[in-house]
Amino acid sequence: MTPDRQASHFRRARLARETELVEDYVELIADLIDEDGEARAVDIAKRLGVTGATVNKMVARLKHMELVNTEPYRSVFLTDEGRRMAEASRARHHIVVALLRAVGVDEATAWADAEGMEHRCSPETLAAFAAFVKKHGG
Amino acid sequence: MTPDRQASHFRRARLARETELVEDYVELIADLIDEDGEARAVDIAKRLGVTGATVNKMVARLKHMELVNTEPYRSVFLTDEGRRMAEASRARHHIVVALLRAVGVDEATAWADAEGMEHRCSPETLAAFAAFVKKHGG
DNA sequence: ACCGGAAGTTAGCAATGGCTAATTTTAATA
DNA sequence: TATTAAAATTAGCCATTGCTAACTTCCGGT
Repeated sequence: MTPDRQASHFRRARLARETELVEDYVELIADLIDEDGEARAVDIAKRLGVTGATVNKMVARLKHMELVNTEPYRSVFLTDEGRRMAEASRARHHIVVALLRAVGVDEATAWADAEGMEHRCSPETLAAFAAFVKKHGG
Repeated sequence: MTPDRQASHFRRARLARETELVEDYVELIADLIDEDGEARAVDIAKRLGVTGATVNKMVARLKHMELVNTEPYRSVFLTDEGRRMAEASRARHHIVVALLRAVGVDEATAWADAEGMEHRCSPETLAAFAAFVKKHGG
């Protein structure tokens, strides 16, 4: 492997680390909206295991990225763009879980590990996962 | 999924993000030593796509963690502990590549994606991967 | 042996993403 | 309605991991 090619992998990994948190927040906000009708900062904080202050700062960033809408002291809602990202993230999550189940990983572990892996699979790998699951009864 | 259980997943993901870089450095240093007999900062920098200053700072941290030995203006070498980490990391890397190949991912994509995924697989998932690859001709 | 470029080091800055503590706003209940 | 507990906000701190710029050290070719 040439240094350049390897360097590009690591650059991609660094980018993935940066976008990963954003995707986690957006996906979680979508979950909360679907479950509760709204995503309150305190619930986001509970599920992510961080403080409310951290959530507040991150939500401000998501708003700046036009992924969410919020008013002071009010819940967080997704923009169309945010909803698209959440759904894409969710779809990836499900494919990874299905693949893990198909190769013999138990349910609980599959859900736990998919959380981290979903952000690191290229579209090519996800396509291969989907094809494999389809063929080998997912 | 309870908030607590989900929060623990995210906490684990945060920890993984922190140790990931360390493992990448250690594995890369092992590769360079095997290829060239030594790991020079400039080569580490080239392969990771970062500056020499960044490498220097990180190597100081690895030294503090007793994963590497280095003298000023000299190459970087692994301690026994560092060598163990490199080998564990490499083994995980290979299992993930083999699994990806086994479910139909092409060679180049498998290597690229395994780079990120290897840090997010639990021992259970890696064991399942190994078993699957063994059974279905890896 | 020297000298110039390559490599390593150091200092200082910025963005990210955690935290605590203090404050303000909301909303529920007495 | 008045009070109070819960939630949200803000300010300020710290560590991480990147960067550039300036400096020092090393080493290979003349």
